[in-house]
Amino acid sequence: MHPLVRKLSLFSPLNTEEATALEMALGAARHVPAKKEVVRQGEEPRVAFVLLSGVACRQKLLDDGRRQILSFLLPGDSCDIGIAVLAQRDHSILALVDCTVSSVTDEALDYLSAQYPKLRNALHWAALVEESIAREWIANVGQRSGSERMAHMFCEHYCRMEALGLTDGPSCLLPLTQIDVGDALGVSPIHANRLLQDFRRLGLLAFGDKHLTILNFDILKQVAGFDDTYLHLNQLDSRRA
Amino acid sequence: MHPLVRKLSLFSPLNTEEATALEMALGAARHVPAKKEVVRQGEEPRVAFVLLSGVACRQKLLDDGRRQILSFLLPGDSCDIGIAVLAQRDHSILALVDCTVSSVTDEALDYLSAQYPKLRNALHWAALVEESIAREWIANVGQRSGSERMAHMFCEHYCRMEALGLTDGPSCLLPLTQIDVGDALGVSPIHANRLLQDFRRLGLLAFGDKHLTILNFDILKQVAGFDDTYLHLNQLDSRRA
DNA sequence: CGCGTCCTTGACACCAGTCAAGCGTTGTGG
DNA sequence: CCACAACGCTTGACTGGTGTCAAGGACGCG
Repeated sequence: MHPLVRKLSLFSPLNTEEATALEMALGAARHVPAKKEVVRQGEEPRVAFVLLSGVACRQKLLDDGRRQILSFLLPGDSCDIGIAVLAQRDHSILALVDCTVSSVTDEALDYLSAQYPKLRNALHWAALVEESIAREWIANVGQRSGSERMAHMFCEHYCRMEALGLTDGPSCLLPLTQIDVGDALGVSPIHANRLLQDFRRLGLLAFGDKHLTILNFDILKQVAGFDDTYLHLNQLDSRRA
Repeated sequence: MHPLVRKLSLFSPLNTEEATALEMALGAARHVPAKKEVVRQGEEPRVAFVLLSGVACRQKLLDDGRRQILSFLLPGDSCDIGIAVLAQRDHSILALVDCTVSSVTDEALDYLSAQYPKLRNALHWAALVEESIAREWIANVGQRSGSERMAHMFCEHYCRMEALGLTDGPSCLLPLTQIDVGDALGVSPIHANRLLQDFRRLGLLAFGDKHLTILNFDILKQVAGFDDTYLHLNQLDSRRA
């Protein structure tokens, strides 16, 4: 299944017509090698795009070189829809591994929204979920201790990947260096390293070689105080469009 | 001028017709006393609303009672447009002083968007700015030290209030206790107190009695590493709808 | 082989959290 | 009118979670 169709089906399953229309609305796939920026902070934004494969992240660079990772983009995640109303990008998007992306014009999306109410709602849902995740990150970085934060990030990533069907048993792709982990959690890379070792020693997870393997999800969730409500994966049938 | 008109005019000045249509789309004003929640975490969302007067905040409560303030809502800020696609609220909205709010239905907004392209773009801009601010908060809490964070929050608040014409010289409303300040910055209230005293002693600002007074904006910005790009207040004429 | 990247470890310093106590103001009820 | 509680602010002493510095090891790659 097409990554975007799979993603939007999390909100509500799409029929063949909707899925086809969606795929046709996308521009040609473009390849972005690992560690390259898809778009750069400060640029004038042009088109939105959808991540088709790989994992990318939003990140912000401070003047003095500090870096904060703001979110992870997974296959099917769309990015910067309607951003053309802004004059300047306030953050970059970095491919963490080799990625393929496809551009989408706002016109194509407007057409889809007008033609297919379910797609409109699904795109809307995706945008709201992304905002919700951003808010959870604020709370995560602001309130939780280093180990809680790390556990929370891993829980979130695994849940998101699992919802997309991108897990392999207890494992999933998470192509971060320990420096990246530190920059995502707002801790130093040395501290990230020590936290990882603690988790490993406790037998909660394994992390390395670009993959996360969760060995004891229950305890990990408990450490994180993880509650997946904010991912809004269970819209319940009552609310499906 | 109506608060919402004033806010959206930051993107692009509205003509009389647009302003009138906008005001008519709003439901009756409702009063919310200070310290009361406008909407509560866990509730099923119904309608969106616009803050007409006062200051409110989004906040998230963790299971163990920790609290994180996620953002401040200023007059004209709209809230949760289109949230009806979600099954459950992931955060609360709290009135920090007495507020008045007005509800808006998604239908009314859809109509306005269809009828007035400029309003559509302006609403879209407002949503993107809010997301941008959320991302900046992640970077703020994740990367900056306590004093940098505090300085940054004050700079941001003053800039936003000033853009809305809600400042009184170097002063503006900021109705937070020191506990609130701590919860917004992710520091303990005791530490928030000490940071405030530092700033006071340095003659950078005064804070108390629900008001912030900035005495040396240049230095404060410098301490914060503040760059207002992310507020997207200067869309430049080239991009105005 | 030599270099770069990433991971690991130990020693030390410090920012910020916690605990505990005290003060001023406000509001309320006897 | 005063006693008292509630709240918010302030201060000091102590602790501890994290950051910093420094060094070294493992691995891949040109």
